[in-house]
Amino acid sequence: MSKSNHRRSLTADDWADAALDAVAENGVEAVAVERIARALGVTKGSFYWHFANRGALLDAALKRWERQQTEDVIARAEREQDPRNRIHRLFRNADGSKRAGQLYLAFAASANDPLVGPVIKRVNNRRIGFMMDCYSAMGLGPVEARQRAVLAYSVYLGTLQMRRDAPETIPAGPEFEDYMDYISMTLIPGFVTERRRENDQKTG
Amino acid sequence: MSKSNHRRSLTADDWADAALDAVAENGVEAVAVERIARALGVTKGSFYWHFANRGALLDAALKRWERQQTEDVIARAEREQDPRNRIHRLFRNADGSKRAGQLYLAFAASANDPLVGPVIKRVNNRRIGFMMDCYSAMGLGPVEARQRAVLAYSVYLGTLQMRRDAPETIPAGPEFEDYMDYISMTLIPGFVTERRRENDQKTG
DNA sequence: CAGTTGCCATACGCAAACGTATGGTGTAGA
DNA sequence: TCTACACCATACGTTTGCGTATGGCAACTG
Repeated sequence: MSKSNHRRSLTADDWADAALDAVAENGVEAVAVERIARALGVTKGSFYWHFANRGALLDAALKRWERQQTEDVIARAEREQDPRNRIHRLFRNADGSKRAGQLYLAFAASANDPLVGPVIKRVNNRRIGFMMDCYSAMGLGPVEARQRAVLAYSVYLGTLQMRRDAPETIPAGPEFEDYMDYISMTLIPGFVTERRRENDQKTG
Repeated sequence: MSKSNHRRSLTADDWADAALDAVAENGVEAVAVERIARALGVTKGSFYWHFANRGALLDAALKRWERQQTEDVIARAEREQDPRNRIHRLFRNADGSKRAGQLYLAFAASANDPLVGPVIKRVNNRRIGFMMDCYSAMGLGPVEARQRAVLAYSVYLGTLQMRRDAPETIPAGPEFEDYMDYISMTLIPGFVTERRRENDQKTG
């Protein structure tokens, strides 16, 4: 009701965002020209003015997604100093942003696609590298840091899948906090939960 | 070259198996009638004699897959007595059978499909239940057993993804054994590797 | 040997999706 | 105001996959 009668012209980024929505909800196959055009309230005529073909749209969406992922990793690193809490927040975030998880899983499922494959490869390497740096910052050697990073990232990916395919199996409510703490205590050497820290201050 | 000239008639199970092959290699969308017909060396005429439509084929493939999964879990349980080694073998198996992993990931990616969703839900519940039983058999209470089972299964799923999307990041060669032992030692309370057990016998 | 049945090929109609060609409209600038 | 261009609609041809209808053939059966 705001910008009223004749809505603004679309941009290529508008199309890319709409494509990402389609991927998150129905997978890479859902990146169909006429379909997204309908979702945007226009026709193919608009699309083929902004893009050469379907591949170009998918490519733009992938570029956009990869950039957001990279910025997200960097933002996460800058916001939190303690490497332990960095990883902890990563796990908690696996629960938070549903769309981000859907996007990764959908793209990963189409890793066969020559456009998609290299991108998720880079995203994976970047995220594992991020976690390796965290473990290295805790004083671990390169070999053990890598082992722990791979394991931690596997937990992250597995949690994404569980939240999508069997959300009722993941502890909910108050048990959820326990579960998150349990994960961090298992995967992060020397991790102490905030609740436990508070208790220690009172008793110690 | 064996059964020579005119090959046997196809059965519905032949079609279901071929459909599973297609799913493992190119996802659920690859379950296309004419495509699988070509792979089997026949035409659609054959298909619509054995099945009513595409959904019936997908349904048959899903039933077949679910049955194999169930039998696999049972077989695994019967073969190994120690609950700790049961879980350990599960992790090692995530590396072994490539086709099984591809199948799960492909089906899970299409969990939107009303035919697929319920099946992978059941499969997940059964496998998590299996792991819960393992942890319970170690003497853990129900709450902690469930937490550990969910975490362990998340590792399992995550490992499947990594093997498909970023296989080079998973430790290979001799480091692989170290990594598997590290996983088990992290996720299984009181787990002792076979190598360590041998050493203890020598030194103790 | 004639008829039935199991299994498959061929031919057709239909819908969805891609891409092209071309026409239309609003808006900015000369 | 007139023109040019950005942006979009419409119409068309093509491919691909689903489903149906029907014909063919080999093997069994009486």
